[in-house]
Amino acid sequence: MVALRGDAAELTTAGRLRRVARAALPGVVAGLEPSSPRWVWDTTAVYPELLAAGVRVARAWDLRLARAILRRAAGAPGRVAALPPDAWDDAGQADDGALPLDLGGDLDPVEEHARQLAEVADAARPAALRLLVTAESAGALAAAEMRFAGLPWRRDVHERLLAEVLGPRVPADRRPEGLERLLVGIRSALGAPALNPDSPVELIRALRAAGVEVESTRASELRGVDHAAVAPLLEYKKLARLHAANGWAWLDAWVVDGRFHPEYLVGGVVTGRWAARGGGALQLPKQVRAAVQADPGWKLVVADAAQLEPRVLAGLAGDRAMAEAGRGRDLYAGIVATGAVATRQSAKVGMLGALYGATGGEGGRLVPRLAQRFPQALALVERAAREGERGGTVATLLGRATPPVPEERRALDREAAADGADERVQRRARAVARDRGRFTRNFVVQGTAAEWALCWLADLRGRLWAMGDGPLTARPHLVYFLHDEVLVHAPAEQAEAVAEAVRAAAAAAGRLLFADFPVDFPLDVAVVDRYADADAPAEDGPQADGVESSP
DNA sequence: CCCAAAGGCCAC
DNA sequence: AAACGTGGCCTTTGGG
Repeated sequence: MVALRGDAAELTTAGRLRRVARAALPGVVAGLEPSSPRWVWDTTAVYPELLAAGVRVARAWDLRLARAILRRAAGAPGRVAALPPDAWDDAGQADDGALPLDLGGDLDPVEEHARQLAEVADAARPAALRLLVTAESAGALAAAEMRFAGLPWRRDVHERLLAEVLGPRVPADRRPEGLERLLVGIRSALGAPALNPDSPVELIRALRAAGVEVESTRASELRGVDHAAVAPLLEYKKLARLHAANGWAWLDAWVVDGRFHPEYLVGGVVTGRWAARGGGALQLPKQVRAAVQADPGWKLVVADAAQLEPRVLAGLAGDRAMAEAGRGRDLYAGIVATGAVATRQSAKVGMLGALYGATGGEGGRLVPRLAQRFPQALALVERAAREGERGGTVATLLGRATPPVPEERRALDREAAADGADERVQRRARAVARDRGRFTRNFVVQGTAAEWALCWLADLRGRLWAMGDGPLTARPHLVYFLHDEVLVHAPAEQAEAVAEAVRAAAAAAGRLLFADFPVDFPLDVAVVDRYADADAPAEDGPQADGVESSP
């Protein structure tokens, strides 16, 4: 147990409290680590300074993450849920690079830990909940380590890419040449000499004045319009986005010493997925991924789980037919092989439609065909949707539950159910219920997939550490994580062994969650110099076992 | 000046 | 192509 209080750090080991100077903490932790403790702390507050001092730990129990999970975990006795909010409920991340959050005087981490352990022990499924907390805590360690190590980023490559399409760098308040050129074409085609295409209001007005009847200025809608302004406008939008989101200003702000150091928010999404703050770390456009390059003599091992969510659904529902469709091959190809649908694209659109709750369009049309072939899997998401529509909560495999329905929704339901209720209110209540149903439908799958990914990451982290010697960044180490994808930076001679470790970790994650149920979690793995070279094999092409390796 | 909503687009 | 889940973050716009 470690808690920070100003310049001091408090350690409790075997029930005995020790106070040490904060600067001495890394040495003390390093001294205790060989006895394999599970460090009980707020990872975001304590771990960065340990990493900065060269100290890595193996295991943790994150008191804040555990609190958030236990507040609404399925099958928990509810003692944590009943607590009034306190500092353990805070977001836990320093806002602005200021000092890590210290503990107030009254907060007793020993007491909180005991309360959390008791809550887990008395839950309906203690082992599942314990796994959720420890896996997410390991994720927090990995997140801090990835931020510390950073994603290798070639500023020169990124700048060359920007110069090619935007022209030379200009001051922040001016448009680069590449945009100015397109702007001239857009304005003349629309007869709007002062138009600012960055303003949707101005743009839709100019389009309509030029006889283009559109509902919005979205690129997806404009693509269907035949007008001379459309081509330069679509190009402008693309480049303007690159310039605004990942242009020179982004490089200045986020790439330091050849590394991008994003701040991950573990469990930051309601489903348990991670979010990120600053730099748009989880939305790196494919366009700029050429700038992500391994150091000389090193490689990037890029691995992503193939069709993760449908496979997780197969495991959750115990749907042997769906598991079988994905065994040793592309799951969507396997669905086609059953005869349920004709093409891989249909299988994918139909599955995503089932996971998202599509009602119309191609997705909605295909869902019943899948339901016929995979009744158990489809019934599971349908049940989750009905539960949400009723105003109930649902939970993932390991017990992470949805938040309760907001009071506004309950009030709306009451109003709609009253005698002589306004028809508009009733319609609104039904729409809100359907929204909630789509949320709970997706939650069980997205959330359980996030649990699989946490187990994968946690297992892999241990394997990578064991593959080398010395400090974290001298060994194969994680540098990026994106829902169902990881990047490992590794010495070139170890890259193939890392690829094997990544696969072994995926198999281990599958066993942790689904025991001996025969569902596969194959990966697309690429050993590359540049992230951009790791694109998955052509989706409609032949695909043996989802394995790819580039020179 | 700060702040939030709207529209839009990036990722999975 | 679209509209069916989870997010972050950009610019514009309008309010205090």
